[in-house]
Amino acid sequence: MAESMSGLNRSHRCTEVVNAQMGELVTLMGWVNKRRNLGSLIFVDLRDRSGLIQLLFDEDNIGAEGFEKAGTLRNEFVIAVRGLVQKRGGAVNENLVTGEIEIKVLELRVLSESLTPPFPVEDGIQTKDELRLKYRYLDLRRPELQSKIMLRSRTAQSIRSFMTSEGFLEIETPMLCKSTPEGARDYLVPSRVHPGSFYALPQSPQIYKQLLMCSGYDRYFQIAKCFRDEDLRADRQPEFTQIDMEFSFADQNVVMDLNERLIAHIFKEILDHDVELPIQRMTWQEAMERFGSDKPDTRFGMELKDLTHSVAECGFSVFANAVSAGGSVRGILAKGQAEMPRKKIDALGEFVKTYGAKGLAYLGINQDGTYKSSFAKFLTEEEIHRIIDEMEAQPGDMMFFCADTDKVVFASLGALRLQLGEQMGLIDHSRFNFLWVTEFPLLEYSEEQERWVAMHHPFTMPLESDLKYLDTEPWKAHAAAYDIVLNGVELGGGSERIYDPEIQEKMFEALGFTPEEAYERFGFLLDAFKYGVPPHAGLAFGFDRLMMLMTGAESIRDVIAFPKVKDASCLMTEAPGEVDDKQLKELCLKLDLPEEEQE
RNA sequence: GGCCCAGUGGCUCAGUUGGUUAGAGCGCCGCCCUGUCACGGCGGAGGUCGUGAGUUCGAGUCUCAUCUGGGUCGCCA
Repeated sequence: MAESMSGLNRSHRCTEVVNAQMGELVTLMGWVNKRRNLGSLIFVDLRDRSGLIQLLFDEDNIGAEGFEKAGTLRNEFVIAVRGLVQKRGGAVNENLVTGEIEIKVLELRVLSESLTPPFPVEDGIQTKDELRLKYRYLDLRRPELQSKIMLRSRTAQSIRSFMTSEGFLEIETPMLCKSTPEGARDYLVPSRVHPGSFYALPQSPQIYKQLLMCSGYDRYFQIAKCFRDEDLRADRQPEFTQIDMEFSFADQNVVMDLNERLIAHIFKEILDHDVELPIQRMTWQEAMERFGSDKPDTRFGMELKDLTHSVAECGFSVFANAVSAGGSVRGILAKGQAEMPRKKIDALGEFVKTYGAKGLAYLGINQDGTYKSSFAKFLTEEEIHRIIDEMEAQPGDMMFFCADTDKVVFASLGALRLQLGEQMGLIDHSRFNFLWVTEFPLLEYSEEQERWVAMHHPFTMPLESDLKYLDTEPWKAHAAAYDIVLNGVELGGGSERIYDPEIQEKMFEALGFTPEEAYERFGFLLDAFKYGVPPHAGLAFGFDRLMMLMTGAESIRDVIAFPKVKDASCLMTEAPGEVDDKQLKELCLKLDLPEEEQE
C-alpha cells in the first residue's frame, strides 16, 4: 500500500548528502537500487538521478514496525526516509561518491511499490533493444542513460547561453507548415477545417528563418524539432532536433567562425575538452578525392590514390575499360596487410559490392618481393611497378583497387577505408576531429526523378564565380555551402542563401520548376525578397548526432529520451495507431489500403 | 523495396552428427543470518525453444514461409 509523503520534504539528492554534516538529519526520496538483508540488519542502496547512497536499517533505530517494513522492500520501490548522516561502521566503498557515509534511518515510508522489473535497472546490461524500448521508462532509470540525457540538457543550456551572449534571439517557428516538393518525404497532417488539405511537419525551419532575416531579427537560433519520413539508421530518427541558426549581413566565414567558437565553448564547458581552432577546411572535391567521402573521418590516413592515368593503357581490361568509359581507377594502401587471408579479401570484395562496385582488385607485395594479386598476371612488370610507386607500397603491404564511375569508386573505397581503418585499429576513439567541407556542388542528378535536384536546398547561393553557369550549365556550379564533420559523421551543414529574386528564379528553373510551380510553392518567399532582404547565411547542427558523439553512444537512440524503432513506430506507446471512423469522417478521409494489408 | 545478423525460463546465455525428463548464472519466492556493498547459507518455483507449415520413427537442432528487433544499401533538399 502506498504511503503519503505528507509532512516530508526532500532535503538532498542522494549524492548531495556528502555535503551534509555528520549527524545531520536528512530526508531522502528515491528508488531502491539494491537491498542486502543480513537478518537483523538491512542495507539498502537508494538511487536517484544523482547516484547512490547506502541506507542502514536496524531495529534499535527504526523500531520493530519500521524494521519489518524495511524487510519488505524490493528493487525499484519508491521510498522516503528520514535519518542521520553517519560514517560507515564497516569498510568504505571506493566505488561510490558517498562511499564513506550512510544514512541511519529513523523513519521509512513506502511511497510506491514495484513489480519485479523485466530487466535489471543497472549499467552494462545486454538486454535486447526491443525489451528496453518497450519499457523505456525503466531503461531511462539506468545511470548510463540518465547521464546521457542529463548531459544533453546541460549542452542545450550551454548552447542557449552562448548563442544569447552572441546576440542571437531564440524564436520558435511553426510545426504545421506547407508541404514542400523538394527534399525528404513530409509527414502530413490533415486539416479538419480545410477538407482535402494537409499541413506538413517541418523538415527544418529553413524558410521561416530566412523570413525572420527579411523581418530584421538579424541573428536567430532555435533548438528545433524536425521531421523526415524516411527510413531510419543508427544515426537517423524520423523526428530529431536541430540547433538551427541564421545570420543577416554575414557570409560563410562569419557563420563558420561563430560555430567554431560555439563548438569550442560546448566541448570545454561540458566535456572539458579543448577544440583546436580554427577547424581545418577542405573543399568537397578534395574530400572526395582523398577520402572518397564528403564527410571524411580524418582520425587516420589511408587516403585514396588516383591511378586513372597510370593504368589507362594497361593490360588489365577492367581498369582500361573503366578509364575509357570516363570513370576512374583508384586505390588504397593497407600497410602491412599482405598476409591478409583470401577469405577476408573476398569478404571485403562482397562488402564493396553493396556500394555498387563490381569487384575489388587487390595487389599484395610479399616480403620476398613476389605478388599476391587478382590481376597482376595481366600486367607487365613495368606496369606493376608504376602502380606500386604511385601507391607508395612496400613489401608486406596490401593494396585494393576499384575501377568504375567516380561515384561508385568513391563510395566503395570510402567505405572500404573506414572498414579497414576500424579492422586495423587505426582509429583513435578518444579523439574529436572536426572538419569543414566546403564548396559543395550546387546540384546533383537524381536517377529516380530523372532531373537535377539541389544538393543542399533550393535556396543555396551558388559561388559568385559560378553564377555564370546558372543559365546554361547549372550542373557545373558549386555552392557557398559547407558541412561540419566530426569523426566522419556529418554534424551539420549550412550555406549562404540566395537573396536576389532573379537568382532564385534561375535556381528554380535549373531545378525544373516552371515559374508558376515555383510561385505556387514558394511565392511568399519570392515576394518577401522584393521588400528589402539582407544578405544572409546560416547553419543547422544535428543536435542528436552531436550528443551521440559527445557521449560516445553507439546509437542515436541512446541520447533521445523516447526514440522510435526501425519502422518508425514506438514500441512503448505503439504509435502510430489506427484511429476510429469518427475521426476519419471528421477529416473527410477514407482509407484505401493495399490488398495484402487488409484483413 | 534489397541484403546481412539475432530470437531457448523474468534477464543473459549453453545445448554435440537430429535421439531419454532442455541446462547454467543472475533474478524471483520461502527460511536462516549484526557491517554488507556481486553479502552469505539452505530449499523452491519457473520453459508450448518467436509463430506456422514441412522433412523424419523422432526437430530447440534440418527446409520453407512468416513475425519481431538490430545493422546496412536505396532513400535522407
